[in-house]
Amino acid sequence: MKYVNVAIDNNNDNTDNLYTYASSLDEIIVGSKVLVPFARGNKFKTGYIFDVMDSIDNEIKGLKYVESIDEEICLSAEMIDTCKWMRKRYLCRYIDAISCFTPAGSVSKRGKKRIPYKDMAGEKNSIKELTAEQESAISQINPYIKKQQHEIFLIHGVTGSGKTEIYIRLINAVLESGRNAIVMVPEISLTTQVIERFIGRFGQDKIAVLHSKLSLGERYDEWVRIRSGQVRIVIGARSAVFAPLENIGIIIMDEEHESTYKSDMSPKYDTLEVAIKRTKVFDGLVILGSATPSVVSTYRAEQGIYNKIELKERYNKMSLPKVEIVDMREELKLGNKSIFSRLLYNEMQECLEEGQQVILFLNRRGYSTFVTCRECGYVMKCPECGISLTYHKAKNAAVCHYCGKMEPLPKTCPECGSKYIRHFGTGTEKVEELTSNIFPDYPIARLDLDTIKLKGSVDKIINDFRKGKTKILIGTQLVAKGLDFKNVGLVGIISADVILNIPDYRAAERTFQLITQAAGRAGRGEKEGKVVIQTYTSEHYSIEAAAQQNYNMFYKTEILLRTSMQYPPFSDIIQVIVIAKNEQVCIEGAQKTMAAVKSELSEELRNNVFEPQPLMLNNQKEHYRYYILIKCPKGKRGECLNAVEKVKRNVNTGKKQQYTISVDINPY
DNA sequence: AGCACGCCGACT
DNA sequence: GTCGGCGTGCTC
Repeated sequence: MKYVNVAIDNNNDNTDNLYTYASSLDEIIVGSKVLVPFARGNKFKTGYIFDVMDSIDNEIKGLKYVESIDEEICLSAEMIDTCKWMRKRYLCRYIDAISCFTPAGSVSKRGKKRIPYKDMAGEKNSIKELTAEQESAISQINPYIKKQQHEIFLIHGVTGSGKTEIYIRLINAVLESGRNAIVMVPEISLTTQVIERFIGRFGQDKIAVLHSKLSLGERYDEWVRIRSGQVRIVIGARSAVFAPLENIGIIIMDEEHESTYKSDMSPKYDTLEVAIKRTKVFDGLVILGSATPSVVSTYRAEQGIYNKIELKERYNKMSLPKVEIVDMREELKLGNKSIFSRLLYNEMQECLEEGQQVILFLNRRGYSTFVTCRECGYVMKCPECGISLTYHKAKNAAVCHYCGKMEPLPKTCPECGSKYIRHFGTGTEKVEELTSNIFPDYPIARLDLDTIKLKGSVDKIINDFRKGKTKILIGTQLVAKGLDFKNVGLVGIISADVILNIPDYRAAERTFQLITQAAGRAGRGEKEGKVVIQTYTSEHYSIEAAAQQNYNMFYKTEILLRTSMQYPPFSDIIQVIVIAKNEQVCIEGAQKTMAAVKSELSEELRNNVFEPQPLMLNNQKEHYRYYILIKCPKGKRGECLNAVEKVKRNVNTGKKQQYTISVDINPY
């Protein structure tokens, strides 16, 4: 006879406990998926075994027996351990963490195996000669693969420095040592190239692909292939970090700075944290690669928590593109009120006449309007939080999305007295329209969230552009992400300020990253590329540094600001979200929640809890949502998490509340 | 959440 | 005397 602790698959906070059952089934182990009788009706519920014990300390009233064990699905002790850790770290339920590790689909009824990318031939590129830098990077990491010692490496390599080839060599070494690998990319739909390259090198049968665009059936079959040990390499988006792989020797996160590595659905996990947690158990490596590493990662590398490797040369000694900044304030003074500066217009004309292609880049968040002066570039900012204020039409005021401070709209610019002060925002559609008016002879395509919703359209838009069918590509973030086009002569950034002024402490970081990444799209062929950045704040350090492609210059300024404002990496930000069907209930709930959190915190931390703010997102489905931010300084994360956990538990499991609470640690 | 239990009013 | 409507509280 054995005793087991079971997490029940019940979609409710009230039953988020481990329940003890007895079992005489021999095969029962930690990770087993079981059927157990539950609650008064003894209806069978699915559950997962978290502990197996030979005896229990004190008697349990009404102890029941495990009914049966599922033969298809069984997790490992390491995965269960990670689930326990996730529940504490992200304040999610056991079962939410479990669902990250388990496939939603089921066995195919036709008995057919559903393998994605089955028909992909694999890019048979010849094995390239390594540069000295690549060679050195590999020889620095290889000893740890041999020693099987947990370490984290940050590879900071300029665009085109050949990071993928390094990944391939490292994986090869890991496979030879008998261990397995996970490779993650931020946006799977744009990286079929990467998959092709890996299939070409390692062969179809060793590789599995995991991401949310697969059908449930495909995902299930891939899961089983991985769990059964047939697969050695898993490639995918962030969900691949939960691949049911044993003996993980390496987890690679390409473009580690990308926001897609942070989950925005429950559980709101951070892929990097999960990767570190899992590799620690296996004494494996985490490799972070980026041309523009996140400020947090660079800081950790400086602190010696990560090992840093720099790649400064581009492959084939391609030169970095020539970057020019256009100050749109000057354009306005000269009477040019259009969205194209004279320089950008001329460069486009020249580039297109030479038969080359143009990418125009702008941020999709046209709706988030900040208040700026077109004459001097002044932007309204919160004096407390240092982030841009957002214009609210209903209140006719500028509001801080962090602390809630409201400022009336000035009639004239407080800096220069100009009356050209107004709120801002241009969409991709408008740019497309204007571009086709000016360049009617050149085919244009648009790549943004609206156009990629149609399945398969991303590949079509990209392929048309690659083949040269379209000459001008207008897009959002998507176009900046690692796409490799040979014939792009010019990248134009319509307004760098739109990114800079989104109300987030990472705005400057994102501006630097996006400009640098977008610039990296230019001049990947033989000819030197050109980049034109349009801005109303040309003197801003993130724009200046991006124009010079100087990461250190940006980082040094940014890290000082982060220290003085106590933003990450010097703190963690906890977002407590209150959800209700009725707005008044939501506001009151948020007020009560704030008071409850404050009362759980020590005196010194109470000032770090900010007033409730409305969360305006389109996925609200007739629900109102308000959030409260808590800035918890280094070393105080535990205290803050405990306070929030207690409040959340009281609300979500208490008697019929009109509202519920959800928590996001370091949200985007 | 989901379900049994039980308190209480309504109706044969 | 009994049926059922819904509020309450527990689930190993």
